[in-house]
Amino acid sequence: MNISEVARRTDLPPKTIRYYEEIGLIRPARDTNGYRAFADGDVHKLAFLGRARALGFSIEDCRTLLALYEDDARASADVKRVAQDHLDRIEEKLAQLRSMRDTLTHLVHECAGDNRPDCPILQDLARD
Amino acid sequence: MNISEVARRTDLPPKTIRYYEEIGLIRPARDTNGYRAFADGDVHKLAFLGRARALGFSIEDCRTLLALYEDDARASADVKRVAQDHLDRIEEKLAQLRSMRDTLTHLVHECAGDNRPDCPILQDLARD
DNA sequence: CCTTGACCTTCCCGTGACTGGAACCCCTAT
DNA sequence: ATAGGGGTTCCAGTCACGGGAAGGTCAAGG
Repeated sequence: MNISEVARRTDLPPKTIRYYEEIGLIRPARDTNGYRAFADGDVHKLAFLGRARALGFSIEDCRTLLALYEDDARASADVKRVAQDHLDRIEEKLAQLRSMRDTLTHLVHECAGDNRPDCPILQDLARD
Repeated sequence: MNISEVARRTDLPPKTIRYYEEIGLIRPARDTNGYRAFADGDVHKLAFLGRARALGFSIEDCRTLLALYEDDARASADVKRVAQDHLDRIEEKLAQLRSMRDTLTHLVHECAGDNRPDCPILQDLARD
């Protein structure tokens, strides 16, 4: 299976697939002509990676999760810890973004948005 | 005023202040010895930038906002549009993160987190 | 006068996770 | 023979800095 077919099946760009090989997440075989020859297992791994990335896991987290996935002797506690840590970081990010949003919503609401120069947004940014 | 004093006052790292000069956000004068000599106006601008960055505005947004701030003939509508666009992107990001969080919360809750290998998190990532 | 240590300077590399583009090879059909 | 649509590698750029090296400057103490 060539890369564009795998890209279609996994909904990952070919560039991303090459990148994942470059950093050692997958190791597709090669045809005699140098083309990557993907097996079903490669496609499966890529789909796994795509879903993990869609959940916001970092590449290093993905590497860990993939290793756990392939380790029959894993403890689910190890998987759970990775997910929980990630979840904690997401909660932090959410709190940060909510705070930004609240401030911005307030400021945008206060601003007349007309052709006069007076602007509470700039006033806030320039406050002493 | 030297850079470390400005860093203390604006709560920005010296590296960041140098970077902001490099990309043309500020233009501090120079002493004969080559040291940056910051005026109050520079400090004010840096504080402005620090607050804009804390609200999540990109550097390019900051550049625009600073230009508007210094333009007496600005229209508040221009400021408002920058802020509203940024707010829209934050709302998108929030929705995305909430979605990740909801999925992850569910999965983490389902996972026993013990020393057995069975794990609904991995099952979900590996689903066909 | 010399040294010490805390400043300051520039320059270059690394980050994360790709994306774009150039230059080139391969395969099939006409 | 050529055209096109694959594929390949490699290099540069993204964003907003941070780390660290190599070296100049300044004030205080011996």
